[in-house]
Amino acid sequence: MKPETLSFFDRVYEVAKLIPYGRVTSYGAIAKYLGAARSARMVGYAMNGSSGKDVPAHRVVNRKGLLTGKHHFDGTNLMQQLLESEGVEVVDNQIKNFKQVFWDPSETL
DNA sequence: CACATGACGACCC
DNA sequence: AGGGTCGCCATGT
Repeated sequence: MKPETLSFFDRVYEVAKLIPYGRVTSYGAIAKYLGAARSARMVGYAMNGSSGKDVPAHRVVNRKGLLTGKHHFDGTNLMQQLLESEGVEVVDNQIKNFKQVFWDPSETL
């Protein structure tokens, strides 16, 4: 493991950590915030390495508010459990009122 | 060392 | 308006 691996990857972690409680954001939003709107894929991939970090990956969903990454968690509906635990309504792996709970990093500016 | 895959999103036809 | 393809960068095989 080379900590020298400075890149979007690490940036994603920092942004993800900034996600407030009871809120969610999308991979593309983070990528765009970093200046790489087309690197949404990297954001999701970065979450893969989020294990062991303080990155609340469960608060990061795709543009549709769909829990696409739930498959990567330990349990099948662990991700949904965490979100609901924070007050986020999730139906059929999709966040309800996504627009309301959606948090944009640009908003923090 | 080179090729294939991956938690998405935008652009092109 | 709908469907298909490319991009992005790092990791794994």
